[in-house]
Amino acid sequence: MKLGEGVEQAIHSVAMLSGLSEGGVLSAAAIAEFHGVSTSYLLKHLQALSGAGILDTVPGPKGGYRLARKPADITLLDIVLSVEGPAPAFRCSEIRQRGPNPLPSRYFAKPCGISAAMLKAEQVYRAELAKTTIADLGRTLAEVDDGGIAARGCAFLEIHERKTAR
Amino acid sequence: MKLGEGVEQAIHSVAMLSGLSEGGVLSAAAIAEFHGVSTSYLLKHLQALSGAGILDTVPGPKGGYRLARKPADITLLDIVLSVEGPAPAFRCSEIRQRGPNPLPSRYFAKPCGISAAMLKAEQVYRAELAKTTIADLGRTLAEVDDGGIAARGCAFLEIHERKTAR
DNA sequence: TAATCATGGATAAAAAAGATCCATGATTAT
DNA sequence: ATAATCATGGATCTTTTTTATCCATGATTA
Repeated sequence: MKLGEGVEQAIHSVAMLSGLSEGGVLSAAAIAEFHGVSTSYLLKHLQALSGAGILDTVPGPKGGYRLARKPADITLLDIVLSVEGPAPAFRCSEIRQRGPNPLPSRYFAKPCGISAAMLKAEQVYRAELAKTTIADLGRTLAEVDDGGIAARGCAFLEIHERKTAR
Repeated sequence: MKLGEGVEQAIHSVAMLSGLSEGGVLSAAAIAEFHGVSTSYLLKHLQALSGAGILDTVPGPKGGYRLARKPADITLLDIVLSVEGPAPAFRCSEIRQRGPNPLPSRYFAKPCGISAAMLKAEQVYRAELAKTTIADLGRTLAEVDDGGIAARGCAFLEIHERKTAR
């Protein structure tokens, strides 16, 4: 079982954007630079996030990304699904029907019990992810690191804007 | 997010073995043939299962695999962990500490809040998997397909034994 | 009108998964 | 005792997925 690295980048990006002041945006390059990851690759995830309606894009100079809705309305599940795709981790390949000794087809009216159990667990997993919003994270991080990633994002934004202003 | 195919093969193999009569065993080749998968590859998973104490091996002619403990004492989690390994799906790469603009190290006394939330969800996932035992599956399958994989496994065992007896 | 940015496709390199093969050692039926 | 059978483990190879990069295009605004 494995989750792509893109998920971590995406969540951190959204968390960072959640700290922007009203009307502020952050370019893909700036986010990538801050996180120390490839811009071109992060772009792919940012685009997935905007495609899923989590982020808005602002074109033109001074353009960039910003949250499409309030931090309290964005869950970890939203982000994970938009980056990883909606496919479940467990895919039943109906192993029972293959091979030289398959069970008769009348046995497959109902789905495989193993698959059902695995999918149920995944459902619980997703439900748990849906409980945590970006707003919750901001709160948690604030407790932990005295201002949190969000605030730091703002500071970086200022640096970035000062840089581009000259 | 993705689970290897080995997980499905492993669970089906264990479910099949759970239907053996007292003292019965099934060779790796027989299990692989029944499921229509590569013997050499399935072997790797069967070995992982025996290494984890889920299966016992019986060497020699008429040897093979059998359950090391009662079906009610084997959970889906046991199987998934032994095949996929214990590593969590979400691995925090401490993205905050990398890049040209890292947060000061004093911010990292406590673990990343994002990581904590992701890991919590995974914990819930595993807890759900731990709720289902092979015995439960046998019951479910019995309802669904009139005898279940286990019974079918027995039938196949008889065929296999007849084949090897001549 | 020129600079800046997102977008999307194509592509390439790296890592992981899936699958196979072979040599070895242990066990048991004959 | 001997031969057959089986698990074991290591080495290897192929395929797929992931990660990362690049470039051409179109939209937007200073």
